Amino acid sequence: MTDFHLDDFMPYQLAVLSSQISREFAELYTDRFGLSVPEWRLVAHLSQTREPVSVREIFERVDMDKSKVSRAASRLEQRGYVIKSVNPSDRRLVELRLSENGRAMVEELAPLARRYDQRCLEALGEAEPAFREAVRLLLESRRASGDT
Amino acid sequence: MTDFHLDDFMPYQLAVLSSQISREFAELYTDRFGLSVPEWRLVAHLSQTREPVSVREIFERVDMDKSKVSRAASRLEQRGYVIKSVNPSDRRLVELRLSENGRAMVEELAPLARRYDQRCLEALGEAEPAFREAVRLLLESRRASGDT
DNA sequence: TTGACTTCGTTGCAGTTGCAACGATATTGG
DNA sequence: CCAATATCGTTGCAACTGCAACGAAGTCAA
Repeated sequence: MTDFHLDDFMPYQLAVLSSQISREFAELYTDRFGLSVPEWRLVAHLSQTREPVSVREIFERVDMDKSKVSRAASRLEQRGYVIKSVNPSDRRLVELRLSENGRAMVEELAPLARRYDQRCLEALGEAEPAFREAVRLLLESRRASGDT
Repeated sequence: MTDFHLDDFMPYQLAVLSSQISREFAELYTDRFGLSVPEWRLVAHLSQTREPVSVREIFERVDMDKSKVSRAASRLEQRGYVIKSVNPSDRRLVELRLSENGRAMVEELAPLARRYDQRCLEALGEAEPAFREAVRLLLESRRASGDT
């Protein structure tokens, strides 16, 4: 027995926590719209702007391999939630954006997401804002150093 | 554009954060010992006690499917890090525990893990203990309600 | 302009995953 | 004791994943 304590080891704790949460939340959008996790992530990301977004921009921010993004985008296009087009000024780039259907789906999902989010952190009580801030900080710090 | 803000949505933020961290940390043990992520998780769990642990106990706590645990255990047994045996008093149960080699591996990994853990939360400054506590709380709250 | 080099997204492939089904074992009720 | 039911871990399978290789498109320097 070393003095290594799993309960204090954040990479492990975070992995367990986030995969539990993610799977739990996933029920909401798989039941209703048949989205996979990567598909939901892509949609969620696209919902943040009306500007078209390239595959590259997404996998850089979202920690998905570019092939994952690419395949998610194709499936979503097939089902009519996403529109893919070629960027005219740089034809290597693919522009992704939500279709009307896609936006409607997000409209419907958004309140569920917000509610789940709240219920999820309920246990924290007044520590909740501090926790949110901490997560934000960690992500930011690792953007700064990480991808150089 | 709905008023859904991804930056405030914890399931998403946690997923990104934890997968980045997990992948980053994974380099340490894949480089040195050729462990996959589930294998490391199993080893880490087993390192917490000298008592043998059943497959069931592990996948309940660690958010891995039982087949994942089972396969990780087999590979680790082949490589001599884990010992599998049948529980004599209930022959359905498989007892898992670390071999000597397995313990030696953990001895070597533990300091790296601790150091990484620290460096990881460094950005939080004095907010770090509060963050750790919050994560602990969340996991606990969800054990209480979740698996009934 | 041309040729070397870079960047972008897709695809082939081998390995991994989750789920359901299974055999083996244990428990329960009559 | 036996039959019905439940639990445990493994395995088959189809889907998914990450990586590397690729073609297409752009950039840069000579």
